[in-house]
Amino acid sequence: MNLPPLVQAFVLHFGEMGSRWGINRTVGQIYALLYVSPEPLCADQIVEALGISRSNVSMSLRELQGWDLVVLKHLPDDRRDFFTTPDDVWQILRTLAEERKKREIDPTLSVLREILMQQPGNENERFAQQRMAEMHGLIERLTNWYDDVKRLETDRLATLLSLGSKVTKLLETKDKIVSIGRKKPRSGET
Amino acid sequence: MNLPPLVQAFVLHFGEMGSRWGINRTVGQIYALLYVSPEPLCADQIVEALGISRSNVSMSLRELQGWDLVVLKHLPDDRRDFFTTPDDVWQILRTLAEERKKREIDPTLSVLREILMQQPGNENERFAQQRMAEMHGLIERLTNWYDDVKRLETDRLATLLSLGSKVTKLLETKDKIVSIGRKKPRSGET
DNA sequence: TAGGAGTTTCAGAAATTTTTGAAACTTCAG
DNA sequence: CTGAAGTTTCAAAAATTTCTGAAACTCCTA
Repeated sequence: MNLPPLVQAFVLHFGEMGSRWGINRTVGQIYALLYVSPEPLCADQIVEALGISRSNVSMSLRELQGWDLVVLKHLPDDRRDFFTTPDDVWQILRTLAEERKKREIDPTLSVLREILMQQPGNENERFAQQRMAEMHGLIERLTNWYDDVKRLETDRLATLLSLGSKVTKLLETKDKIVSIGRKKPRSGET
Repeated sequence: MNLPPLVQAFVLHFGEMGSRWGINRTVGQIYALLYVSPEPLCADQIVEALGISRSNVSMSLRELQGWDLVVLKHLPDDRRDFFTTPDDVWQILRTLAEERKKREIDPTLSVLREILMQQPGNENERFAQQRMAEMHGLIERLTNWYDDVKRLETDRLATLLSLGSKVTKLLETKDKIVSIGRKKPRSGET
């Protein structure tokens, strides 16, 4: 591996974390390298920089493309593929969230739905189904929230993030204002 | 494996998903089994139910305890350990989020901070650092949001989830009201 | 359409992770 | 103190994942 020390530290870290993130070391390293490279890189430059086999680079790039984490560029009069990551980190975040949901959540949601359709055969199965229903309910709430929020433009999303828990206070304020507008409703109403 | 079919489907699914979630198959299966069991189970019951070795169960339970995903129970006059999962799915969600943050985010955040302290040696390093700063900024925003929101009581959190993107609209409404209030300070409220 | 530069595929090698059984350890009743 | 019941540890076997080099393929140029 032949990289500026600062970049190397970053690349190695992404390699190590790879396994915890459900991608493999090489994929992590390649992603990190592309992320911090000022120019798009072609496969051979990656081979050179990371000191891994050509075929490994090829497969890993394919994997990254599958995740939509990598963008293909072409230079004029050069038929090699060059790769970068998208510039906008918010866009990267969205992609990552979408892909992880697809791989890590959706299959479970659909298995749960399937199992919940079945008739329980005995008391234990009935209990198990009850638990699965709770899990299903929670996951559905979370994914509904996500599906809603992901449509926001970036600056709105940023606003929502900075607000954080203050949102609930805001909500109370609004309720108060609205209720004043409605002319003194009796307290203790829903 | 000797389980009611409905439970077995659930357990097998968690086993398969395990690798995508960064835990291993056995750990996933044991967790799933405990999650849907009406009573706490001891190690041997798990061996029996899943058909895996005693030692594997022992190590996997230890792992689950490390994640705080499992609760230890004792029956009177029985020195075996019995295990369950917490009842409240929201609590499970919190634990999961906390642990994943600790393992998947925090190390990266601290590596980024460290690298960002260093002096770039050349133009490429400067660029790389710039990119890392963007990543760092985004992750910090997200974790600040998380740290804030995780303190909410469950029903508030649920409210916040149902609101979703409507929050930003709410915010506009409030701004409008406030600005009207400022332009016509007649009604003199804060 | 032959040659060659570049890319992808794939079977097996290498590395890593998971699982096991046997041995060591712990705890407590007798 | 002894032994039995239960639990944990650990080295090695089994399974899985990752990586490689060689061969196959693609596409362009001449």
